[in-house]
Amino acid sequence: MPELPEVETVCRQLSPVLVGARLRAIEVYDPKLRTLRKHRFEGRKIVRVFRSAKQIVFDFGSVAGGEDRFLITHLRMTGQLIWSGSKRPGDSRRLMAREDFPARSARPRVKIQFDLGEVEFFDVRRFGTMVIAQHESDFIGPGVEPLSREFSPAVLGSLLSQSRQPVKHWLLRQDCVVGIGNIYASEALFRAGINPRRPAISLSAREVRLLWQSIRSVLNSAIRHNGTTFSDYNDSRGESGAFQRFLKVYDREGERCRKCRETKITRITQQQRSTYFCRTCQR
DNA sequence: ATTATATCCTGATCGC
DNA sequence: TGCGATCAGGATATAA
Repeated sequence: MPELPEVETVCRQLSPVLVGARLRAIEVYDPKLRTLRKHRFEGRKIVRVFRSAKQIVFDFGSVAGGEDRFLITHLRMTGQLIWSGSKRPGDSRRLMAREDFPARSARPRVKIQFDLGEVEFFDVRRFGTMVIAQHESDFIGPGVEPLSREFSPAVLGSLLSQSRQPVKHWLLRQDCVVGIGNIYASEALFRAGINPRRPAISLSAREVRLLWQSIRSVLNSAIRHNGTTFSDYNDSRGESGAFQRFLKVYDREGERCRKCRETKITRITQQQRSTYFCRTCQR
């Protein structure tokens, strides 16, 4: 499940190989994404690759006449962007070959060909999106980026105070704070010692600060480990993240809490999604 | 206005 | 061995 750290990892890996790359063609195999066929990016170079919320944005730069500028993709549940080409993304590990990924659906939904290689968009469940846009407003919503300077304890407290929703569910809302998904919501609440069922509005100033700190530290830590691979996530080299080794509660139902070493982790369902927490450490 | 639910989609897993 | 039911969840549309 690509959340902010996984998307950030893909962007950081793709940026060095794609910036400056010249587009040859975009081949669209999934009819759901046929609007991509109208693109006018051929011959243009990518000037920047970056993350906005959980989206990956390829910036082809502005061009006279106000033509399309951005190609935006959201991986949703099972999407993967895999680079293959002469330059290696990310680090010096060997570049894996297509045959190394038996689990991936055989056919990409989209293939983006550049002068020096290509990016393939794999996505078995086809929830992911890939669209073309002219303006930043097409990928920037109202939600605040949790790793930005704009995100302060005061801002978080102000947003929380406007909702009575259970704080776990509130954290998944992309119109308040972006980038947090089901895994990091549970993890941040555990680190802050806050019960996921607590109404957002009920958090004290101290708890708001703890949650603010926890959100930032868990996201930053996950980025350092190239994200979490739970079932489908792979980075742009087709490799797993490593943060799953550091998860404290997610997918640990019935196992002992790593903090109190006593209570077994509880799984509950909130808004049709699993939430994991320690009923001793989170109040 | 706010909150809850249905929907999209397919592979993995489970119980019989 | 097979087969239907269930589960996984990001984000949005629709319902309550």
